[in-house]
Amino acid sequence: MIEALFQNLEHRDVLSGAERAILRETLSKERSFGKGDDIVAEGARPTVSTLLCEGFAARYKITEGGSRQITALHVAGDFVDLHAFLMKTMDHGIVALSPCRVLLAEHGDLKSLTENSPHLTRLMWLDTLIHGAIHRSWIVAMGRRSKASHLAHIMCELYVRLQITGRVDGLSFHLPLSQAEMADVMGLSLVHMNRVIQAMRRENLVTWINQMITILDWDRLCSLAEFDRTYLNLWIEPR
Amino acid sequence: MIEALFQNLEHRDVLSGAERAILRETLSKERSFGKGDDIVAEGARPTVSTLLCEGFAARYKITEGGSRQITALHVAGDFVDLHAFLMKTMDHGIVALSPCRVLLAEHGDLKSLTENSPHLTRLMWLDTLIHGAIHRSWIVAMGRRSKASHLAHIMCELYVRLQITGRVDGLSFHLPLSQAEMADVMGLSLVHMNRVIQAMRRENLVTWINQMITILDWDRLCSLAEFDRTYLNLWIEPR
DNA sequence: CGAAACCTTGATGTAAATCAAGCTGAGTGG
DNA sequence: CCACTCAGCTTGATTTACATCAAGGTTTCG
Repeated sequence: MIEALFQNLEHRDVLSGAERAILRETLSKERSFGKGDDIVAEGARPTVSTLLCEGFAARYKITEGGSRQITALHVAGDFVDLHAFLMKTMDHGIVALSPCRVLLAEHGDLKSLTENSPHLTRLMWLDTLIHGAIHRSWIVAMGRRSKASHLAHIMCELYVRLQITGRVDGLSFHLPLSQAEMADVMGLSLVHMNRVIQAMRRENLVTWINQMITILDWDRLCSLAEFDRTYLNLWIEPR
Repeated sequence: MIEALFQNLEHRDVLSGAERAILRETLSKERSFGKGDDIVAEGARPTVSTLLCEGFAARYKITEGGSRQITALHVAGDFVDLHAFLMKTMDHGIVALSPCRVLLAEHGDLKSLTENSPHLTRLMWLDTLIHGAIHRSWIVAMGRRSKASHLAHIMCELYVRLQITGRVDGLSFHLPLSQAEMADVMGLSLVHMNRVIQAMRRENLVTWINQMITILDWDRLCSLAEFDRTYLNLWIEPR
């Protein structure tokens, strides 16, 4: 269960055995969610933070008009609400996009961690910073890229993030999002989302069948997306 | 100079005199930038982090097509590149939108701070989390709001953020952005940006003359923006 | 078999980009 | 003082991108 977190952190810095033990102890409570369940509701004041160990989840916000914007996608190894440890109140909801298994950390234990393990604290902080960088890459894609480029960027990003925890098979990976959910990621109507996907298929860039995405031409996909993985901080360095 | 930071932090939690002293010591080096100067360049590996004390700055990314997307606006009291302390490499640039005065913190000193002052560490972490929350509010605005609503949301946000450090005068505040720069914030063409602004003027929601914005009807502006300040975490609470 | 979820397609209207031109005020040099 | 430039703002015309409306298709599943 917790190995996905270790893989995530160990792509950025070295973890000692003692640190791994602390994380294991902090994240000992287990839970499961079904597809469509709210893992955390908007407005909640959670007393635990949630590590996603298996499955896909999304942060989202519903506007008064009833439309939904997904602001982040989460994969195994991600904390979905670590920010709530310090922000206290959820300004958005988090939904399971597939069956999810999670581990929970009491905020009290996280506070102790910040008192006793500065290095782990920095790595947890880094985790939230990387998600901030992902937010920025989404803003650039939404504001200044074509919709095809935006979709290509999302696919490149997900591929690389899933690769960290070994959840890709060659150039294929499982993505349990409907086109309607992807439209909520990109801020598009369902109809237009479908047309963007079909254009990418026509270009022989990817196939997307039965929740399985296969990248047919990684170089052309990256070039369409202007994808540069620097923002994901995938190198080991003392932090 | 550093008072803006204190005001920022003290809107979220209590600071002790000792903590204020540590911050004063950590942030002792001073610098200035002229309008248009890069405060930090994309690709740089800074060894200091920058606290903005006076002026406006923006994070931005240039696409291959040459267009620019601004991913964040910074005001007095904000760290513009605190994330670089742990992310190490800048995946975007930071530009001064007006003359700026800043204070610098060595990353070595920030590391000591994480070793010796867990509470201050949490508050600095919180600062980056709040900017993450702002990123998410921008994503929602870009994806699912009308352009008028998006602009209204930016104005509400800036007003509230500037109010924290006393940089508003009634319902007016100074905003040294050209319409072209605001277009780079919202991901619009200059021509369309201009038309959105004029529509808001026609509705008697705001005036915007000589870099001075005056909100004429706060309630209607908030309602157009669906503005809810929760995400800015403006309440005092032990963190 | 019928229902439900998801995907696809076509037609039409609206939002926004792009192209092109002109305006205004501040600063600059002759 | 006037001619000139330049940055920033404004307006109109045209094209393109996208939303919306409407309908039908496919697959899965009880």
